[in-house]
Amino acid sequence: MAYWLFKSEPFKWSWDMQKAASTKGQQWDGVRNYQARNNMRAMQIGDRGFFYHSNEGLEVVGIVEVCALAHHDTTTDDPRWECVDIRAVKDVPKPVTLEEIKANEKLAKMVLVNNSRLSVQPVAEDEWAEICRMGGLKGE
DNA sequence: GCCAACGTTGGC
DNA sequence: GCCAACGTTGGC
Repeated sequence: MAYWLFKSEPFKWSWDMQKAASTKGQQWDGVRNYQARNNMRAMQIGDRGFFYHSNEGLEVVGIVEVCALAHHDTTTDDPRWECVDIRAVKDVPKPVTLEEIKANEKLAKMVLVNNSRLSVQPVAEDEWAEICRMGGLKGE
């Protein structure tokens, strides 16, 4: 299984909105960036991701799961853009802030730190484990 | 609200 | 195919 990080501005699409959405999942639409799209194409059903609030909050607030493979993004007619469906799995009990991530040497290579503009990012397995630990989640 | 970093566009 | 101009993102 692979791990990812999904970024969203909370005033556009927040963690609360994600949780309130159907448990069948919701398409992660609106991505208009090739790198982010390619990451979504690489996703498999059951892959896990962090849900990160950008601009406001600046913290990892939840865990999501990929529940549909990449398909056309219905919010555009342009066939280039695709997205996966994700559903909320659980809260991160103690949200992990960008500040904490930057302060942690183990996380120095994270895409979030080095390419903060990429909205859908891969997360390494050890990074995943470390952030889960920091967030008060065990055995994820 | 500012600005640096990055991606995309379009003229040549 | 290069590169300048422009738009957007996101941390501060």
